[in-house]
Amino acid sequence: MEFDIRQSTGHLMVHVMKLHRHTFHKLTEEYDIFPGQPPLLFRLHEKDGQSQKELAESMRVKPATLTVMINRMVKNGHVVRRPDPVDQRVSRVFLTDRGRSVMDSVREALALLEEISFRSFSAEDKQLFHRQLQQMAKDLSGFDAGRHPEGGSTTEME
Amino acid sequence: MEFDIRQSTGHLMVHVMKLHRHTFHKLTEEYDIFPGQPPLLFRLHEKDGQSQKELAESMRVKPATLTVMINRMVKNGHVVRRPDPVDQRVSRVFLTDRGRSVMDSVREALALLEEISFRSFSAEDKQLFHRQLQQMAKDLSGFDAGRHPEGGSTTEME
DNA sequence: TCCATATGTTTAGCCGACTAACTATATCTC
DNA sequence: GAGATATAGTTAGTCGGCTAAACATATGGA
Repeated sequence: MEFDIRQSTGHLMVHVMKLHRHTFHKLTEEYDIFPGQPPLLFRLHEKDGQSQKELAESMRVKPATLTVMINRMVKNGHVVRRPDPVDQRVSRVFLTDRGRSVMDSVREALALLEEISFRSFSAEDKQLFHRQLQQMAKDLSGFDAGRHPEGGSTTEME
Repeated sequence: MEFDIRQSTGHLMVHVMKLHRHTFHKLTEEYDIFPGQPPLLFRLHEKDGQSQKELAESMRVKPATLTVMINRMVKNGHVVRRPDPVDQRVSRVFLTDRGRSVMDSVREALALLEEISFRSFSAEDKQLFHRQLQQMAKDLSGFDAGRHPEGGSTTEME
């Protein structure tokens, strides 16, 4: 019996995440915020003025991705870039007033999205689901690490 | 107590799907196949010569997305486009020999990906997980439908 | 001091998804 | 039959992610 992609859970996950992203976009487009951006906003809210490298690492995104994203968010007035005074290579990112003011609405939108996604889950089921995802992340990055034996342990998974 | 995006399950899901996509890409790049393309390949394998509109619907993707994807797959020699003989508006898509020959490897890669993703799940847990995702898809599209009361029922979820 | 190397960011180009606007062909209706 | 409308596909432009290569600035060592 062959593996049927169309009935695989992986395929279903892709579909669900498309819906998830789409719903979030609908909930936040009025603030000129797009689905990849909240993680940046919230990290800056926690600690303003981080370097792009710090942000990229913490967001698990490549620096090149951040460069482009930040350009857009500067254009939309959510953040500003200021060069580090002592090391001219690094540029530090700061929330603007607009960025700060938009945060609450975005947080609410995310809370709503979470509520919708898990509204049919019991508390225990959601916890289990969360732990299962953590395990899946571990298994997926473990496999990847196995094929690139160089690098570090990659077992620490926040 | 504020909603903490960084600990939300939605956030974790996004991360897991990034790993999932990345792992799949690594497993198939040698065949010039990219993560969005297997659904097209498998649908054509099931029924060759479908129109782009049929494919777009079944893949739950917009026709514009397919146009571009098919262009690439034509370039890579996986499929060909042939105009429908009776309706000159529609173009039908067919697997090439290469497309057909690549399928088995891609199916194996997907089976492996599924194995890796769920290797820590018991059979029951995986079933539960699958059902929970279906429910989540229903809840997410239900919410979306609620904001666009026109459209159809959108409750049929294959 | 000067060159080599290391580090932080940017640029260019690719894939996947979307929307909006446009083209081309069919079909329907008067 | 001619014009209006509907349908299929394409094009252009956007966002998010990536890699590879370029650029800029620091820092090290000889």
